[in-house]
Order: sequence, then structure tokens, then C-alpha cells
Amino acid sequence: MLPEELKGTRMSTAQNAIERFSRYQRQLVGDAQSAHCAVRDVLDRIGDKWSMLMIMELATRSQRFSALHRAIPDISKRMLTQTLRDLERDGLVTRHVFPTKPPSVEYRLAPLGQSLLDPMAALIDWADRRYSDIHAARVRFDGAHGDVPR
Amino acid sequence: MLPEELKGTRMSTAQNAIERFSRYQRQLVGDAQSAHCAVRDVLDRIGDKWSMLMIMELATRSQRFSALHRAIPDISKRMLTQTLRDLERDGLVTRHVFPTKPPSVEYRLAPLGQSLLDPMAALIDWADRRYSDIHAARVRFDGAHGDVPR
DNA sequence: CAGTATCCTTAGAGATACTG
DNA sequence: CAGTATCTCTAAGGATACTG
Repeated sequence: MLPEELKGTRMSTAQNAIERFSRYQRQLVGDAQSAHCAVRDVLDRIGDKWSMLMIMELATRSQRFSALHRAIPDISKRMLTQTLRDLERDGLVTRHVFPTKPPSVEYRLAPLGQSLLDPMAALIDWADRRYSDIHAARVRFDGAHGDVPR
Repeated sequence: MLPEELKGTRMSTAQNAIERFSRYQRQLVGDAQSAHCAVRDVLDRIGDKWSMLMIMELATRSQRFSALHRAIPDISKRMLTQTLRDLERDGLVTRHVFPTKPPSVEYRLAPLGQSLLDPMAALIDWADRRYSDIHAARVRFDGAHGDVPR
């Protein structure tokens, strides 16, 4: 499902992106902080080690803290909490506390988070299809530039 | 322009992504190194501080080292070199040396890099359209959870 | 011009132990 | 169960100076 203003035009999505990006870049250069660059903001959110993993995990089903931890065993409780808080703060995930005797907390993907699934899908698909090319390029590069120590 | 196999189906792109991701995740959990997770690999490449910026800059036009540095003034030469090397290694960018008296080197987006533009466009568009929602969510969150220290 | 080399400072993240 | 609180380590990245 492509965004409406892109559907409306006959331009390719990529061309659109380039032009849109030019705007961001001008903002960026003008702004020493680069604080208001929306693209950077998004990458900072999903570009970290666990956020995208978490979003995809919650996309399959809403889950409680411990279930998430079982689903992603190699994350520490510290990072699990922190990532969930960040996602909650940005409105991508909602947190629901059930006041049972041992407390239980369920995390759900908010509508805003769900709207991220399509763009992320495009990226995942690219990764899936181009991974072998990337790997081949790496082997070629490493072969050409003798990184062989020893 | 969506990938062909997604066009072919009537499933939503996001649903596809979820299922595809489930596969990755199983690989991930099974593999202690998580080395062969294509999604992580992509995020590691474009999720860093400068790669996406560089790709977009080279998408508008092929450029020489110094031109890139002028276009993105707040990057250090060290990181400019390193980011370009990484992108070159992965086959996203090609490097062309012209043996002039002071050497000149031009960087171009390789076909593989160009194929990344569409998925990235989807992400940029999302960021553009949802940024205000995210910002609002943050303000709300920060207001509710008194982060106000004094 | 297009880089290297070196030093140095932080932010990201793991490990562990404790708590309402 | 669902977290906090510390402590620690590493790697990303900035600053600066030098070079073919």
C-alpha cells in the first residue's frame, strides 16, 4: 500500500524520494543540530539493535514482557525494557498493565506502529532478494583488497 | 515500484513481511552469531549515521570526494572515507579513480545501490507523513511521565 | 585532492544483582 | 512477573595532524 500522494503521481517512488530528501538535506545543513530531520529520526528509532525485531515480533501478536523475552532470548532485560519504552514513547507501541497478583503487562503494536509495517516490508524484501549480491560483492572486495593478514 | 512477487500476490505487503520475518527470526534464534540475518545486515548498513545520507546524496548525482564533503559538511573525512569504503565493499557504490595530477576520485551509485532507493523511499515517506504523530506522542509521553527533573 | 594515522570521548549495550 | 540499579566494556565516531 503506497502513500496517497505517491499513488497520485506517475513518478517513480525513488525519484520522489530523491527530491523529498533534497529538502531534508537542506534542513539538515542549515540546522547544526539536525534535530528536525525526520529521516534521521526514523533511522534512529528502527536502526538500533532491537527495535525492528521487536516491532516485527509484536506485529505477529501482542505479547507480554516475558513472552517477548522468550521470543528474543538474546536481548537483556535491560535493553528489552528500554527498547519498549522508546517505542512506547514514540507512539509505536502501547503498554497495558493488568493488575493481577503478580503483575502482567501486555505490549501491543499501536496503529502508528502498524503503519510502519509496509515500509519495513519493502526493506525486508530488498534485503531478502539482494543479500546474495551483497555477499558476493563483499567477497570480491575482500579478495581484491588483500585484507588477508598473516 | 513494488517487487514482483509482492505484486503477484493479493496479500498485503506487511503481512508478507511478517511471515518472511518469522523465518529470519527462527534463523536468528538458532544461530548464536545471527550472522546470516539479511535484515540485520541491511539495517547495519543503512542504519548507521551516514550511509543513508550518502546514498541519497549519490542518488542525485555522482560526486567526487570533496564534493560529497561539501554536500555533507558535518561529516569528518575519516567517517566519509570509511562509509564510502563500506558501501563500496557491499557493492552499493563504485569508486572511479582518474589519474590526474592531483588525483580525482568519483563515487557513483551502483545498480545494487539504486535498487535500494525504492525501499528507502517508502521509509522516507513514512517518516515524512508520521513525524508529527511521533512528535506528538513524545510530548504526551514526556508530559505523563514526569521526566521534568527540576 | 583524497585520503591515513593517531588519539580521545562518548553512547550503546551486556552482566549481574536487587525489588514491589 | 516485570521491571530497576549499577558496573563495565567496547566500538562508533569526532578532532587533529600528516602524506602521496
